[in-house]
Amino acid sequence: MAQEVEAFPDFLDQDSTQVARKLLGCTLTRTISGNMVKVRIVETESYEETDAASHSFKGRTDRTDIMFGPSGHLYVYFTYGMHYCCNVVTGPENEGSAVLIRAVEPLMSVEYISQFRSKAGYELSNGPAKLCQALQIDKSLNGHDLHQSPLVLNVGNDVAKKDIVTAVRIGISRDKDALRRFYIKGNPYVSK
DNA sequence: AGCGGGATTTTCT
DNA sequence: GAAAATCCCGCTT
Repeated sequence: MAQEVEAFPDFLDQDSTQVARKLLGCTLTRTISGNMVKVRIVETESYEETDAASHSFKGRTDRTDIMFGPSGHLYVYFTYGMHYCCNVVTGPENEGSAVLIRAVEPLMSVEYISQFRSKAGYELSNGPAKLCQALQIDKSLNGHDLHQSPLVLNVGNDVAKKDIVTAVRIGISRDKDALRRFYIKGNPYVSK
């Protein structure tokens, strides 16, 4: 059976900070062993080539190659010796920009994904490495096209401006003051 | 609920 | 050889 693919609007090719804001409220559909899981993006951060905190700041390397590729693909990196985190690649090709997905709110199959984490409730997916565990995202999905199964980005559900909080990013040492973190106000799944 | 420290390995200097 | 876009546990309030 053919996979239904919903086209992305052009906004993924815009400035990553703009995209980070717009990705709030969008959903991800993840298929794991035939089980469908759906989550809503509630927290993001933008990174780009001119940004000292970005992996792409030092140029294109084996690790950051996907960041410089076409938008709409997934950039997965491994960090702290044990965790995976994932980004939606943005901007035109050959530009190293992406949006880190920091937190998601499960919309269905909550029981199913809790088997992949030793936590429940908001601790299921309130952090970039936590949501990768919950959605079983690892290096094998690095470079994956988000138009296709087993991980599809569905665009829509604009969040009202008044419900979007702008803040500084978490866990970085350079460019600490840049306002590149966005989250949905009051959402319990936003990271701490 | 809020803290302080340890885990563990890829990546770049 | 050091740092890293983090998380978990155990201890204190």
